[in-house]
Amino acid sequence: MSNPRRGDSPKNSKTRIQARNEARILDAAQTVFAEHGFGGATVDRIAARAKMSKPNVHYYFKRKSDLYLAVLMRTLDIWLAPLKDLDPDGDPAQELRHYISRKLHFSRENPTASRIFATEILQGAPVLERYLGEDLRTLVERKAKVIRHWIDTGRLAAVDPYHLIFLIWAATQHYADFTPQVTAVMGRESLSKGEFERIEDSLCKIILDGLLPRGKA
Amino acid sequence: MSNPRRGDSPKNSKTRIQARNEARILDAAQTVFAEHGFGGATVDRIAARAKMSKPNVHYYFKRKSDLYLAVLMRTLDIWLAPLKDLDPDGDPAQELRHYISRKLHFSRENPTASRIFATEILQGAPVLERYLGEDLRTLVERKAKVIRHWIDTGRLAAVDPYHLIFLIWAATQHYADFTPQVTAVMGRESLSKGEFERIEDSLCKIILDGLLPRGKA
DNA sequence: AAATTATTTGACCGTTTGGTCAGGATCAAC
DNA sequence: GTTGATCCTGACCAAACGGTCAAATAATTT
Repeated sequence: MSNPRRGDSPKNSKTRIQARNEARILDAAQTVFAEHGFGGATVDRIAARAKMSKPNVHYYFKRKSDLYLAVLMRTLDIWLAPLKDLDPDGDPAQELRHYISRKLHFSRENPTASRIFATEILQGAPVLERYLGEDLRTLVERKAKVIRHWIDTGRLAAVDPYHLIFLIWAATQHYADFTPQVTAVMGRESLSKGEFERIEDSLCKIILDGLLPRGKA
Repeated sequence: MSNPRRGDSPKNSKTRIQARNEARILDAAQTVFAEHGFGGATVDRIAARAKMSKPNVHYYFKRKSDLYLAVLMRTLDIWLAPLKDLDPDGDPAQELRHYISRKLHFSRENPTASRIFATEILQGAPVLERYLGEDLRTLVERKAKVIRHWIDTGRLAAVDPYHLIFLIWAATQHYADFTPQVTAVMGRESLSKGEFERIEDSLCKIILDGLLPRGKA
C-alpha cells in the first residue's frame, strides 16, 4: 500500500537498466552458446559481445549455467507455439501447411534460438531432459491424437503421427541449424526470403502430395 | 626390395600398437567431440575415455585440432556413400527408398559420427566449410540432375531436387542427432531396430505417397 | 643380450577459464 | 545536495586448459 509502483513480492521490481542489460546479455549469450555449445562458450566472449565487463555479466547472472538456463527458457515458448496451435477442427492439409509455414518462419527469424536447442539436444539434453519427458511429451501426445483422428476419419493417409511430427521438425529446423551446409551446397551466400518461400512450397508439396505422380500410373 | 613388410614410402609403416592406439583415440575423440563440440571437448577427457595418459594422446596427435580434423575426415566417406549410389537408371521410388534406408541405417549404426557433423555445421563449419562448397556441392549438383531427369521423364512429381535431398538428410539424421528428444517424447529408453523399421516405413510412405489420401476425394 | 627404436608417463609451464571482491561511479529519492 | 541503493570495473584467485619434456619402460632389430 505504501509504494504503488513496486510489484507485490519484496524484491520483485526491475529497473529499466536491469531489464535492458539482462536482455542484452541474454541476446549475446544466445549467440555465443549457439556457436560454441555450453562448454565451448566463455563468459568473456559473452561479455564482449554484450559490450560489458565480465564481472558485470556476473552481476546479473551469478553463474554461467544460470545464463544458459535462462537462454533456454526464454526461447521455449516461441519454439513450441506453432505446434500448440494445431487445430483439430481445421482442414488437415491447411493446418499442416500452416504449421510448416510457422516453423519455417521461426527458423528464418530465430536461427540462433533454434541452434541453441539443437546443441542442447545434441549434447544429450542435460538441462532440458526433464522438460522433454514431461511437458513436451504431453503436448506431442495430445497433438498426435489430433493427427490420428484425421487419419481415422479418412482425411489423412495412415502414417505414424509421431514420425510425421519429427519429420516436420527436422525438415524445418534444418534450414536454421545447418545453414552453412545448405548455403554451401546451393552456392549461395545466404537464404533470402524468396528462397524460404520456395522451401515452404517444396516441403508442403512433398509432405502432402508425395513424390510419386498423382492421377496416373 | 630389402624389407617386404614395409610400405613403399620412407616413414609409411604402422606398428600394430600404433594402429590400435590411433583407432582407440579416434573413437574416444569422436564421442567426446560429439558430446561437447570442439571447444567444449578437453584432451584430458578424450585421454580418459581412451584409457591413456594425456601426453600419450599428444604422442599420436600433436594438437587437438589435428585430432578433430582426423575424426571428421574418417567419417566423411561413410557419411557420403549412400548419396553417391543413387542410380540414374534405377526406378526412382526404389532408389529413394533405398537411399532413405541407408541413411537411416547410418544414423542407427554411427550416431556419434552423425553428431560430429551436426556440431561442426552448427558451429559454422569452420573446418568443413571448404569441403562443403567444393566436393559436397559438386556431388549434390550431380545427384540433383538425376532427380531432375526423373521429374522430366514424368516418373517423379515436380519438386526442387535440392530441398528434397535436404529433407531426406534432415529426416534421417534427426534420429541420430536428436535421440534424447525423440526418446523422451516417445517415452522410450532407446530406439530399437524394430522402431527404426517403423521409421523407415513412415518416412518412405510420407515422402513417396504424401499425406493426402490417394485414389479418392 | 646388447643396441636401437617405439611407446608411455609424471611433472611441469604458460595461458585461459569461471568466479570473487573491494571499491568507485551512477542513479533515484528526499 | 545528501543519502542509500543500484550499477560497474580493475585486480585478483584457484582451477582447468592445451601442450611440452626428460626420463622411464616396453618392443623390435641385430
